[in-house]
Amino acid sequence: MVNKNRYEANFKPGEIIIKQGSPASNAIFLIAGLAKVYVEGYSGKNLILNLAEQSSILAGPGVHVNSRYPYSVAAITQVQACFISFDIIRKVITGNPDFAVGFIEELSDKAYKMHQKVVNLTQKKMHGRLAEALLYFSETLFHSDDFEMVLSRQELGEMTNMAKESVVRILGELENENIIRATPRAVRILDHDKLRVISEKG
Amino acid sequence: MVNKNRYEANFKPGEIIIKQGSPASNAIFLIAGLAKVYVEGYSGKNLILNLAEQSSILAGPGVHVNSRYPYSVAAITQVQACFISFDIIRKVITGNPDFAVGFIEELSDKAYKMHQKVVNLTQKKMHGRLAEALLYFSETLFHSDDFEMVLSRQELGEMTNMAKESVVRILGELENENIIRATPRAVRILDHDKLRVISEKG
DNA sequence: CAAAGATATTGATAAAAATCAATATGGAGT
DNA sequence: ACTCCATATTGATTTTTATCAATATCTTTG
Repeated sequence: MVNKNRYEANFKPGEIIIKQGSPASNAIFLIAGLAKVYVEGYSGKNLILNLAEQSSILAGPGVHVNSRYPYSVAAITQVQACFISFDIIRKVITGNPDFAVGFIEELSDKAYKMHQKVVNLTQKKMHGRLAEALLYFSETLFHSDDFEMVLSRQELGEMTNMAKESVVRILGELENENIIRATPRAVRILDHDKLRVISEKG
Repeated sequence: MVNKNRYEANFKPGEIIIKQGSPASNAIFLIAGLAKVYVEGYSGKNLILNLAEQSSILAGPGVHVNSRYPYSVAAITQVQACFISFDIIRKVITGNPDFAVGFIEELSDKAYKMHQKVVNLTQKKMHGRLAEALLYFSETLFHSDDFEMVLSRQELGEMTNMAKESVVRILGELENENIIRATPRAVRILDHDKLRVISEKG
């Protein structure tokens, strides 16, 4: 049933996959590529909620609340995505208890992460937030201390809730202390432990 | 089935209903009273995520992720609560598709609100955040422009992510501008519209 | 390859908010 | 009413962070 009612699309870097506020009729499954999920806040200021990699499902909050997407999603790399109507998903939930439980767990997991995010964003200072973002790239996304920086400084700021200039400055400080090495398109973590301490001490 | 496996308890103001980090085995349904849901962050700094009134269900994020409560809950007024084991809830979800869909909608709704909260906390300045909190009390909780202030200044700060002194100062400013009238235990909103503008303009 | 446009960096300054320290106020209990 | 303790308030100061302006460095494209 799902297979009969899905359709695929490809997106180039920068292209918008979901536009916040548009009618929400489909869940989106990322088959390949990397996308940013962000909220368009006040006066054009964005907040990147998370990065979605392949095999992520975007069926986020609000979908059942009213019929508008509560966030935007844009491709960072080339993205291949699959659209599945919410009507279908609702039918599968009703007909398949295991899927329902799985779906609930997925939602709970998302909510838990969002939780963490609120605390991090509100209780840590800039150094801690940026350190944490770097650890996220290293540990969760690329599984390496040496990775491509897929976000611009501006976007890095939108992810950690700070001005792009502050991102630059703090990256510079981390570099001076020999904790990382950074160029606009790449980062290498030299002292993972110290970075973790900074991320935790806030 | 639910009725056979639930048990009730009463809590006095200030008592802890759920302690963050303790094993999560029960969902909690608030029968009566008001409670604060908060995260214990770094160095003893709390963040109040929301206030739960009667007929709220607390089955929050993380419950299915690992078996620890991701937040604490404490009674603000006298609280009557009902505990329902997650095993039971899981069984009801599996056996009752409509309940599953309802439960998912409940989770989605919570997630959506959390979403809003992140944006508000990160993108608004103190005036906007405090104005919003006051509107929440007025519009959502008490349905009146004249209400009892159930939180201390400290807690009001934990809700809006600001120092208690800043709460005091901004309440003072709002009072000077004849937008509200505030005492430690009561608030009266004089100019609802102006307060809304402040909350929106940030 | 050069020009144009975007992105990044740097420094100076201003704004926002926290912290610290002192004082005041309000209740609970005697 | 008086004392004690918690909460609230106020003012001064410091810390944190954003903003603005100028310059440098990429990247892309004609």
